[in-house]
Amino acid sequence: MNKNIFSQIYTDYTQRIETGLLKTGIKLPSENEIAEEYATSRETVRKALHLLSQNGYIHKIRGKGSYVLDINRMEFPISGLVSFKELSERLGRPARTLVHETIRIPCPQNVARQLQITEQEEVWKVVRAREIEEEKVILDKDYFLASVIPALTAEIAADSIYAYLEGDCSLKIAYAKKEISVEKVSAEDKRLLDLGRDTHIVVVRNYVHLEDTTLFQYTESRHRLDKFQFVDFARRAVAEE
Amino acid sequence: MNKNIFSQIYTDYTQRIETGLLKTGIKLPSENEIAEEYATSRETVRKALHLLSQNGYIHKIRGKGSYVLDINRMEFPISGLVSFKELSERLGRPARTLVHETIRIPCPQNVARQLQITEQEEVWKVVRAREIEEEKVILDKDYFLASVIPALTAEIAADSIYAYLEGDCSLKIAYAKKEISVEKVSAEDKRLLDLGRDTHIVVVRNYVHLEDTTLFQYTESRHRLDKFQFVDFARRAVAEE
DNA sequence: AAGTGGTCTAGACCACCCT
DNA sequence: GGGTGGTCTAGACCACTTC
Repeated sequence: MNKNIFSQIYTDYTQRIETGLLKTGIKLPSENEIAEEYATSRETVRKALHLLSQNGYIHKIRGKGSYVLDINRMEFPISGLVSFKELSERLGRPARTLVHETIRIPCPQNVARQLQITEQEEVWKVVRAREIEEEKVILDKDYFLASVIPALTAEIAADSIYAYLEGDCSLKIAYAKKEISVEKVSAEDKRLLDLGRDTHIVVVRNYVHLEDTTLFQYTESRHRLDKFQFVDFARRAVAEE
Repeated sequence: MNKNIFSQIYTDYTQRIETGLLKTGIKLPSENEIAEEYATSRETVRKALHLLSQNGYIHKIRGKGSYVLDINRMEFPISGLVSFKELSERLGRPARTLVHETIRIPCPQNVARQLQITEQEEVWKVVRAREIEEEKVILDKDYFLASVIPALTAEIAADSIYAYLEGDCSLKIAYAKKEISVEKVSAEDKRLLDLGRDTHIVVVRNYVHLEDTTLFQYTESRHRLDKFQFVDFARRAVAEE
């Protein structure tokens, strides 16, 4: 599956750590030992261990070794590009998606600013409410550049747009910027979500870029206050001071 | 200042990008050219460019080159371990810190759970309100393991605890986990902050670890809804599938 | 075919930790 | 002093883009 040696080492260890085979605090074999085990060079092992370290699986200590961390990998939305479908599967809770809109339109003015395009260009607009445990708690408003997406249907929107884009369209997503803030609820929020007496809502603005750096998607993910959680793992900056 | 070649290359390019000398979309010299320029090997250059790529400065495209991204580096709280002082300086706005408590106490029960210690161990408790533009909008409640911190004063708390810890105490901070959620306001929030009619508040729980992996600090940073913003840059996961 | 970034090698020296 | 991770080298081959 993984043709690269370093990613094979990486997935081997993430699996062992996630399944509990390697428990918190356990010391990994030394880089030289792992290199021998995989019949590869030490630099290749270091590449894999660096990735594990960046993603919060292990911590490396000079002169001592690499140790498994206890960061809980099962948290709600792990930092990064994770779709709603992956999330609900991870949670194992009854979850549903209600597709309200799947239309191709000239880009609305406010969205054109976000996507840095003109109002003449066309976009796909998808509006979906996410229901968890019988309550509609998340409203996703997606806008995709129509020029890079041939077709889009309510069926695809109900399933996973990302699987469709990366699979059938073979688009390659490269990076994204998220902005999280809290704003006043809109009339649309009230209409499409179960908000009760809430006056505010968490808004996650997501700007998604392709491999060639084009900004092709802008998403507003609007979460009911009590159902929002975000987890972030960060290392002290390298190469500073 | 930077003795490592790769971090020298890294800071050279972050500065050129941040000052606008290298503008969005500009193509960097090839890895071979940069290696020649710095009289070093290509792998060392690649290490620096990888860091730039991870931190959202550039994007690398196989067969083409590396390009400067337009991710706005001046956003409010950039993902990572950034102190309030760094933030307010970056914003350039009038900011003040009001120190309410700086005491050494046996660890309260609820905090002992967060810090994974017993209630017999002692902790430093620091409570500070952050004022921006004449309004108290952030409440920071910090708890530090007393065993690793000799002394703490209101003066240090008013200045920068991190500068004190990393400078005078030469503690080395390694990594941290953040959890962001929205909760009901507490009586303490109402007393120490200017909340108006707000019923909710953004809570950022921060678990900070040292180089030897000990969890030595737990912080609850409580932000007024309208003053909270979080930005996150993420690349599509490597080494998956 | 030439140039680019992605992966990998087989060494080297260093800084740090432990005994 | 022996083991560990951190940095660096001078090559190599590959996949991809551009001409």
